[in-house]
Amino acid sequence: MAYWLIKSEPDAYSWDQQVADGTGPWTGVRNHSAKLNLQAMKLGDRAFFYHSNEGKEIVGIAEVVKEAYPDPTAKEGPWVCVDVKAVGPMPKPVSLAAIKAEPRLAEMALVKLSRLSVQPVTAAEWALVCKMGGWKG
DNA sequence: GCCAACGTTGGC
DNA sequence: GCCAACGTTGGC
Repeated sequence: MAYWLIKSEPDAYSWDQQVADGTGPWTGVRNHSAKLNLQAMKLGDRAFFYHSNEGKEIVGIAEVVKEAYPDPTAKEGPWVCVDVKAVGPMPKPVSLAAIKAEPRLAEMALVKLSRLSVQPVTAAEWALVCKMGGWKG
């Protein structure tokens, strides 16, 4: 299984919205690096749900329930989306500040490539962030 | 094919 | 609101 981090501005699509929807398409990616990551996602992969701009913290965990397919919100171009399901909220949301304060997370894409909206997360990073967030999974 | 200008994202 | 980082565009 692989791990990811997906970013959304709460104004556009919040974790609460994802929870209310249960399963929903993750659309609107218009960046080639992010697109490649979407295409690499497999059924059952898990992803941190990160709120950018407002909150700036990992607020929940989602699971890939449908692999990459053409993004219906894209009028043109090779863009894709996946479907994700809300698995559960982080008991203690992990903030960007907390991640930056943790030396073992200094290499996270979230820190190094702050503008990339779909990022890979290593198994070690995943385990550590889960521990910091109090996630029992 | 290079590079300057511009737009967008996102942290502060 | 500002600015740094990055992607895209367009002139040459």
